[in-house]
Amino acid sequence: MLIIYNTLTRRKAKFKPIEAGKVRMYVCGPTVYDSSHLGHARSIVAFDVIRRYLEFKGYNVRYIQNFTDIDDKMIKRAQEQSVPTAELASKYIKEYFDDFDQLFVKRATIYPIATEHISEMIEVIQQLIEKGYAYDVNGSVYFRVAKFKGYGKLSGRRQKDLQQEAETPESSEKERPEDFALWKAMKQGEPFWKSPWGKGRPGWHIECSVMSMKYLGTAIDIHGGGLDLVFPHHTNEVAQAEVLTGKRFVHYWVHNGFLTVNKEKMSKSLGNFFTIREITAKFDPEVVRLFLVSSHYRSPVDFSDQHLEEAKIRLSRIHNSIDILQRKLREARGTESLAPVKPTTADEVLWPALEKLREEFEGAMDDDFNTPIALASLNQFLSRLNSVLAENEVVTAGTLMEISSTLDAYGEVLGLYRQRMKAQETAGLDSSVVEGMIELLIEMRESMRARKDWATSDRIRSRLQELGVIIEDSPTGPIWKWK
RNA sequence: GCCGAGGUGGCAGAGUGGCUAUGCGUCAGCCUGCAGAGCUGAUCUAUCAGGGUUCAAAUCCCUGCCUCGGCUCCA
Repeated sequence: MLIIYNTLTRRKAKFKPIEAGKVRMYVCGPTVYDSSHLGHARSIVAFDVIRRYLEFKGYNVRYIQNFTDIDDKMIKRAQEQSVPTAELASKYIKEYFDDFDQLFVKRATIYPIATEHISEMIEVIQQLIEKGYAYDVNGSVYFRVAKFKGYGKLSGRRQKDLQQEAETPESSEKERPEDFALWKAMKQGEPFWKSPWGKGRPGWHIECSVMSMKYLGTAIDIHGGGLDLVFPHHTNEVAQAEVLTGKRFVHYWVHNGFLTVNKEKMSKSLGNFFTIREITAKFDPEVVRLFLVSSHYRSPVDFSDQHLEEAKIRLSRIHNSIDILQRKLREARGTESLAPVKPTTADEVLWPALEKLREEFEGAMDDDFNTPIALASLNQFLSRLNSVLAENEVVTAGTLMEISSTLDAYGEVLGLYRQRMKAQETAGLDSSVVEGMIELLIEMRESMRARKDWATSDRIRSRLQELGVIIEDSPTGPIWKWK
């Protein structure tokens, strides 16, 4: 049974989709005025894992993630660079896909773009005006916050506090200071769209309400985003959507915790601002991903080179275990006949261990996607597996295959080590000339070693390593693998 | 001021009433020509401080101290 923490109720609750077997999920994507940074990675990877686990559970997930391509930041940056906002947007959308493909993030079902939905937004704004929840002034349209009761239910804010907070002198055209813009009248030199209220552009909050309703319907199961979006963005989304439909907009509000860098908030002024591409130039994307799933998605997470170095070591341990497993599996397949084989004592140790892994891994993920515990259970299992395999006991191919396919499924959920497994599965199956030659060299090295010609055998090993082939001497003879 | 999160071993990071989290680091040992990988064990009865509830608290309650985030730019 899957349990999810809901920001709205501030507690965990059993997950029940609107429609059996299906999940409608919407995640707030970035404003595409600059390269994606580590904070985006934190959020996007968190929701990617959630999506993958839902799919693992057998749900058909419709996953929508938007791109905001029109707002103050877009306009400012475009003006600085003297390019149209659309050009800026397409450049960074392309970058976005490059970055997140690297991080093994699965593509969303649809990536709607704000400026491609202007007419729908205008329609929704008009309906809000008709219902009396919005009003136009000087070509702009504002939402009447005071009229929507329950406005602050998501963020825990009260109307009274909001009014005090929102005292900004220049917004005097609004009826009340807490009202927010649905449509902004054009200023000199800004991009614009025609509307019943004159030339202008949509406000930020309306885009997500409109696009999620267009692609997912009036009620959605999961709406995600960073903790910083709770107020005002998501608060305003709820107001817009629920006034419009009269129905509950989002069933589970899910927010990821923030990322700090060396214990400080990541910001350009502090000089600790990192883009994804800066980090993946230094560390393997898979290392970054392991680092991110090592803490719970709602916890704050602190980024530093030291933490990534640790993740790198942990990842290589996982890879090594997988290499050992896959090699044993290839061996077992090679030696076993097609006839049924009796389980060995090692099998009898591994089956309950695998069962325990399944219970713990899936139990952890069922409990609000607790990836650190899921990883802990994986570590425990791999230790057990290594220790059994290190004793060189006979394990049947059936057991090893079962382990392999379970690990494969969990790797798919976390977005880790799948490529490694695939590479290992095919290794040694099609023996090319190159592989034959490597084996020949290893054979020759073995005869050197038998003659205690350490100089020559070490030279073969180190030269092959330079060429990307790693030789490891094990109790059962040398093994080799590509670097 | 208002809203929220949190303070756990050298470090990272779970646990939310009783039961070894896990990992990294360090140290010792096994294996080994060396290296690598792996294994075994130790560090490891750690939980901000002070009170309270309870047979039992890292976990619940109170008080205090401290850290971090949000408050119409933000994942």
